Amino acid sequence: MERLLQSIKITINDKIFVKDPDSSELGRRILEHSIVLIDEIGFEAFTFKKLGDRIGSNESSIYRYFENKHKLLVYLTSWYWGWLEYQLVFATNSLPDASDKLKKAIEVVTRTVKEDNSYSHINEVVLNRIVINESSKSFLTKEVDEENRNGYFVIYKRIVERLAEMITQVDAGYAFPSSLASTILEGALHQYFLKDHFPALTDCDSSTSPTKYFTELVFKTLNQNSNV
Amino acid sequence: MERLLQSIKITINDKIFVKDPDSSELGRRILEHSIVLIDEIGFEAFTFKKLGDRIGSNESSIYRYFENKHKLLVYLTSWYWGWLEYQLVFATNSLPDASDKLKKAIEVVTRTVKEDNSYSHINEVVLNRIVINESSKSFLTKEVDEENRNGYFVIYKRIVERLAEMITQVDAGYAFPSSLASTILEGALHQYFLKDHFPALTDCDSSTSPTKYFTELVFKTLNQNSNV
DNA sequence: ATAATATGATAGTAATACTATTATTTTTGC
DNA sequence: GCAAAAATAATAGTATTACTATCATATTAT
Repeated sequence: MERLLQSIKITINDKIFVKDPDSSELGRRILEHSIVLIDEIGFEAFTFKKLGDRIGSNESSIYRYFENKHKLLVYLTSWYWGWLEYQLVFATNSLPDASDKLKKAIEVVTRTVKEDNSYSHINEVVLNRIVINESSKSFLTKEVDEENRNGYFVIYKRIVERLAEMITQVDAGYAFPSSLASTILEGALHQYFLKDHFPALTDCDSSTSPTKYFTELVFKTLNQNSNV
Repeated sequence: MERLLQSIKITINDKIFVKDPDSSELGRRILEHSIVLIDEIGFEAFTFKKLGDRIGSNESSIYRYFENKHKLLVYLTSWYWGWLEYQLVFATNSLPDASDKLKKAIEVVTRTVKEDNSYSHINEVVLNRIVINESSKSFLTKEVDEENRNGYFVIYKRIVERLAEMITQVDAGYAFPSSLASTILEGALHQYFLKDHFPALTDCDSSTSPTKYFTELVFKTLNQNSNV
């Protein structure tokens, strides 16, 4: 699996960037260090000037790759979802049983991220923290509909749709497959956030995982007649 | 109920503001029009200068009420949760049956907001849109732990705790009452957001509500042994 | 070796996010 | 009704942000 992953390029919608950051050394440095810097100081305090200082490069050079920091965030989160989608498909593809497949899928999208050395310039553990803390800001904007029309969120949508489909495969009569799928994906990020900052608002801690919570939630919900 | 609500003052932690905006005419104008303006142009584009122009008042006067726009957002969302908490307690308090109580609670926290004329300067329908679109930004910051220590999010936490307690009253053996409670509250906002911007990612639309989705989800989950 | 391309350096602009000071208006207390 | 206090407005000023434009230099490709 390690070897196979190594050869996969995660393709990001080219409307998100001015120049493909994966096409040059400087571009890859921008990606690598923007992840670290956003994690360190937060998205609000992050600027291209600070990133330029950090990588010993000029602010104006960074603008040649991304129009602004919002687009960079959209790129980074898209890359993350692309990376996760690959894992999702790889891990579930060969499973013949619908329940096994869904269970594995929930595990993949809710588990704690481990380092993956396939992409040397991207630290997936740090990127996962950015997705937890900052990714909502990529779509909670006034421009969301236009950006959605331009395909900025296709990968994310595809993951939710894949999950929803797996849910339907387990229980064709369930009325809310898409809502449940989107709840799992956003909800898992939220449970990780709560674990770190509002531990009283979650039961997830060192001994109980978001994976366990969501797996139980989903399998208790499916294949049951509504008792409400 | 209308009459009773009229007399209730929603109390906000006084560390959030410099001067209580509910104590003066200008303060209330700030609240009223900041809600409208944030809804119109989004939190990123919103500035105290623009708000000052809108209410025919000076930027510097607004700074005497709030240190910055982030604190104003924390105030507005706190007010919203205070308003919702009152409705939650009022609607569920007299119900003797634990399941009825929880069902009503889910309804209150997930339903579409209707105008409430008890607070003349605050439009709850517009404020609800702000909570859906912007409230995550109030806690997705580097300062969240300090602000949490200062009690900025107490009302929100209390609502989640109340919900969690009601869940436990229905099923004392359920292992994730707090996670489920926080999932309902954040998840409902997210489903409303998806309905407006990513309809393919939710099953909630004009004919099916987030209330129905979450009610079914919760009652299917509780009082069942884990089948995972 | 030349041309094309990428990057760097510098400068400049409008807006943001404030702080400080002083003037004016409004409120209140007697 | 008047003085004192409090609130608000007006103005100015600063550092930073979020860019754009231009020109110089370095790197790469033909």
